Amino acid sequence: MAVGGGGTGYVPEAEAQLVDASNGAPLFHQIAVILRDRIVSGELGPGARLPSEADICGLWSVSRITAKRALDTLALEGLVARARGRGTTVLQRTRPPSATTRLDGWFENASRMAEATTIHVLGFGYRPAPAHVANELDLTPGTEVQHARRVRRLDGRALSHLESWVPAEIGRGWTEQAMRATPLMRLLAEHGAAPATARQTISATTAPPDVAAALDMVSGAALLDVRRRVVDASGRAVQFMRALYRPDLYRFEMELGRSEGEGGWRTDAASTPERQAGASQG
Amino acid sequence: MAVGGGGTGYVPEAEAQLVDASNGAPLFHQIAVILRDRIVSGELGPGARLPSEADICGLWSVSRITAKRALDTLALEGLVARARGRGTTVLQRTRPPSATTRLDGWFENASRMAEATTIHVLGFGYRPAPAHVANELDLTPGTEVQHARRVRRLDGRALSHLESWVPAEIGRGWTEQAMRATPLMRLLAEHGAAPATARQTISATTAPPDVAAALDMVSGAALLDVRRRVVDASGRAVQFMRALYRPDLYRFEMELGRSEGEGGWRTDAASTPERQAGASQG
DNA sequence: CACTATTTGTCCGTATGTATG
DNA sequence: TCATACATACGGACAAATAGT
Repeated sequence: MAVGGGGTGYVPEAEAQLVDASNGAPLFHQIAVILRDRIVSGELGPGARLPSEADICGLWSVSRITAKRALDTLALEGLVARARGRGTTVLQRTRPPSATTRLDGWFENASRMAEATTIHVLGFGYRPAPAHVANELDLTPGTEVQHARRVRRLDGRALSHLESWVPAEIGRGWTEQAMRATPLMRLLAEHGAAPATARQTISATTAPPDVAAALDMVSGAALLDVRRRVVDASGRAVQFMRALYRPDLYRFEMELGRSEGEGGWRTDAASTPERQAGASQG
Repeated sequence: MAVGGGGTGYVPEAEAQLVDASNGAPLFHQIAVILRDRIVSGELGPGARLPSEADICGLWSVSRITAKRALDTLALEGLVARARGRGTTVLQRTRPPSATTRLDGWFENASRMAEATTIHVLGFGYRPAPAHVANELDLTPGTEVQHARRVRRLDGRALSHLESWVPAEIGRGWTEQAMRATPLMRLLAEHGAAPATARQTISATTAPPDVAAALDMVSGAALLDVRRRVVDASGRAVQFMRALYRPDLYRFEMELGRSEGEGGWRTDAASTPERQAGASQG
């Protein structure tokens, strides 16, 4: 029995994607992951039909209850619509990945982003710098730093979770209200620490429960993990931040040409031991 | 009893990270996510001690078996070491994120990467182009394309899962052996489709089981999700590929300066409907 | 050296939720 | 709906290794 056709059809190598009961994760969840990936990858576009419950039973040798739960999970997330007789179809992305960032023109991006989004401050205070933060900011561990946790929203939808550390000598005296209304880059500039350059790494991670809650996601979902170390014109580290982005609402986009620079791909080796815990861990 | 101190100390807002039994995900898994994030974020560096099983019991009100399973999970992943009487400690990253990529100098990166890694071909063949691929390659859906699934390995460890589509008129006649030994960019060049530029988007996704198996990860883990549309000098699309990277072994790294270009941040709106499923989905 | 507290390893029995048939 | 199987989670108990007094 083949894949229940219809719509765009084409379900490649369905059987190659195995689900394993002894895997720890519930079966319905594993199947939901597979189908979700086909949707976000674009393989199943808006309007496309997902395999029916009966198809799923046959494809992965599971009971219909399990198949139904997998599809219901996707429906709860708003990815698909289910209807008797019509099957399960991929919904129009009401708002496709709402925000993309080009990696050139950092300053312009930051300020444009600040204009279009709102900030909610989750936490804000002064505390001794943990080791890895002190390392990034060239401070001795325990030095006081300003720590803030914020959420950026684009027309009501949580876009990113931002955790920022600023040396207390710079961040001293900022109010929570200022942190809500004024872009951090401007606050830094107004306190004699105008950002000049930054070193940024992009990775991925799973959402811990507190971040997941702040971003309206389930715990364990995949997030873009961006770390940025900002220095001013004199080379002093003025901010370290970790931003976690919802991948369905935010992504990076870039044009690749020929050479330009000659920085490039490299394996580990090198990298000084002091920096090990921090930026060069990546 | 407070947080089991020791080592680097500083466990911020431990109690603020709640675990919820009715969340769907198992408790031990939720706790493992929290602790794993503290390790990969650098908060707990090599040698640092994790909270003991008893600590975890108190912090999140779970039984010792649950606490133990959370810690055992991290030990299985090779992140921590456990020993009676000594507790659970973060391991030295024997090989820190083995590979990082600067985003300038695409060609140099690609060839350098090809030198240092090996390729394993998982699947290879010709088939009608699914809609989203045809869209990216400016073909009509159903046109024959060459499709390949490969895994890139760096000294034995799976680094990335690569899925590539090339129009059949270009990719016709390539052998599986050539795809293993010769960089794709060179193969393209040798068939009159020398890559000139590419448009790339970086996002994150969860690992479907087949990809997870190929990369030696558990299904559902977070992956870097990179899509690239390559065009030759005449503007013809010559390849579309989706690369999924292990975030612990690979990440992007870049320097951010002032302006340079004026491409930048934007919200949705715009974007032609035809391109909706693909790169300009954002 | 013993003594103790800490911490993990292993075992038991039981209750609940998930998934199959 | 029911019986069965398994994973999850709880509570408790004891043994073994480590570190400090």
